[in-house]
Amino acid sequence: MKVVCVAEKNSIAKQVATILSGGNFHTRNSLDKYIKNYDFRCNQFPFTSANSNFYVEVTMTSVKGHISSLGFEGSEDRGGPYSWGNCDPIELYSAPVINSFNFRNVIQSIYKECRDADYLMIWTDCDREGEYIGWEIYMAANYGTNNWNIRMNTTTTAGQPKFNESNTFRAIFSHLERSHIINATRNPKKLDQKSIDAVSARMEIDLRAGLSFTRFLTNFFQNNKLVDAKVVVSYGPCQFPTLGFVVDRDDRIEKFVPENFWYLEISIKRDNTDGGQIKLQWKRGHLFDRLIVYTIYEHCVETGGATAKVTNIVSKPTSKYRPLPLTTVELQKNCAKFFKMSAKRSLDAAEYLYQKGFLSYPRTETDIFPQTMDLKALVEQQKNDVRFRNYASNLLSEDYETSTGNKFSWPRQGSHDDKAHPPIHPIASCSTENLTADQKTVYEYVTRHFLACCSQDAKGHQTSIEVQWATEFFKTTGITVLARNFLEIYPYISWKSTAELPELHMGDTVDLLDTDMKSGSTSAPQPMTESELILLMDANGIGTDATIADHIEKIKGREYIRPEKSGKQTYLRSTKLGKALVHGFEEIGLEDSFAKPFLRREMENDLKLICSGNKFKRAVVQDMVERYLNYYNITQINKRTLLSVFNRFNG
DNA sequence: GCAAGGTC
Repeated sequence: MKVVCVAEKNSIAKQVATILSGGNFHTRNSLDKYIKNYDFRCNQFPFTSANSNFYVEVTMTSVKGHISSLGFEGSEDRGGPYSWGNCDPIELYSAPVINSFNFRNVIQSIYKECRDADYLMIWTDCDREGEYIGWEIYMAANYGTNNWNIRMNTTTTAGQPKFNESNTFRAIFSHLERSHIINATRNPKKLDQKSIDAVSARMEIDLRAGLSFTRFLTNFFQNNKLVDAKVVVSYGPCQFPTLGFVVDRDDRIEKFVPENFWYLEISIKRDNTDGGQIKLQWKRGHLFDRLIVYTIYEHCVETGGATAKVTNIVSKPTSKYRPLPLTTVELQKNCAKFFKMSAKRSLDAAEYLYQKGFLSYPRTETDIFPQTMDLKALVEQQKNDVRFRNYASNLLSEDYETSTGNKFSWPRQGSHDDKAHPPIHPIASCSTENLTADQKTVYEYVTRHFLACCSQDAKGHQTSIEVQWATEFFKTTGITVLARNFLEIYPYISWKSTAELPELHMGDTVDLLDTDMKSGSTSAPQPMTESELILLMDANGIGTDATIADHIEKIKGREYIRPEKSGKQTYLRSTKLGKALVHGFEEIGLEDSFAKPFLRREMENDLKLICSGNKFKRAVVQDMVERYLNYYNITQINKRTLLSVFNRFNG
């Protein structure tokens, strides 16, 4: 009896094969150089009678991501009826779409391995895209490349497919810990058609909307000589909201008018010995009316004199929390913030380190470590690295006499679990010799982040004092850091003791060394940093952990935005073209759909409803395509507006 | 020459 298992990528296939074979497998090449076949025997599959010691022949192999793509019928060979230039873009809203396989070698390999198999088991990542890739594998196993183009869900091949409901299974796993993988092997489930539908809905909507608007915008801008002949002016349902965030920030900077404000400030003696003083902040913050602040100030001076009364003292322990387990988005945000590294650079470096086996899979949304993972063993690994040796030893030390008290502590749990990958962590300690500067930086950051996750929170003590001067209240807070703990290995953030506060009691009268009415003015927002942009995209559901960096690079490449250095900081600024596009669509009334994240978020929401069985794919696709068609018609009617807005920004 | 999503 033979089982063929197919994972989403070679690294997973290899690791699962290692676990299920106990390391005893034979490696064969496939037709693709990145994909291997791993042959072994295993007695964990439940495809037999009650005999639990029944061994089956297993070939574990993989694909490398998606193996098919959606396109318009007849356009895979150039010159098809729906290729660029051969039809009015509006036809793309009704043109038949077709799912065609690419990666011929990968598909033939799967088909070949499956020829003599009795069972097919899908081991793709347990997320939406993984489910769809599972379906692609199922199609490849049944049809190979014989049926090169397959209309969605309708196959023309006669007869029963070799693999069907009864002999096709899906392994459910979220990480690669041994007992978890064995459990997944013993309890196979079925592919989830709802997730497959959700992905195919996303594909069709993005294809129709993206290609129709891109062709229209490019032709229109080129024909009117707004851009050079070879420049593509693309529209994408992720590109535009991303651009919208940057343009919005630049607009707010441009429109900003500083406003003056006034506030009160008082200071008291730090203690009885030296002359140091502590400033207390007005509880009203600041007010924008000078006369009112002046009146209050006068009143306080007259009735309060030079003394105030202590109205509240709160003294309590406080902590600075260690970071949450590391996700892709957090990695990109922090590398941008701490090291001024673009999202693409940090992900590329992490990708390389993953390929080399130094880091875990770098594309994950999960910020919870599975309880079954042996994190202490991973900390132990870092004793091999001079940079982390002492810290790791201390963390694991059982000897309270010599240790610092910063003991290993199971990481905090976030609230995200993509059910596919654990948080990013170091797998092996790595010598830095053959790494680029970026790779070194990213490895060190991930390791420090991981060790910080496994440490104790920093501990401190916080005292707040509130005093009343006539009618007004003022306060200040002081912090004493008692134990730095995780901060020792995580130098990227600081937490310092503030000046010590005087020892006071409720009801005490204190002398005011100084009272003052001060003024200031509000300042303009800073331009967008890449770190902020990633945060906004993530929070608004624009793109995924794996594609956020791509979208930013894409709109840089289209010259909608451009990086601009200012001192140490690099900002992302919108170009004239970028502003013209956002404001053009704004002026024809499509701002919310095109330059804001709402439409994408709505679609993401619909996809979730498909996954939960509360909406049908057909209804979602129909609805969204109709809406885009409507936007397309509105744009056609108002295209002169796009032109005049462009000229306004480039005049 | 076009989208977004996987992965190399």
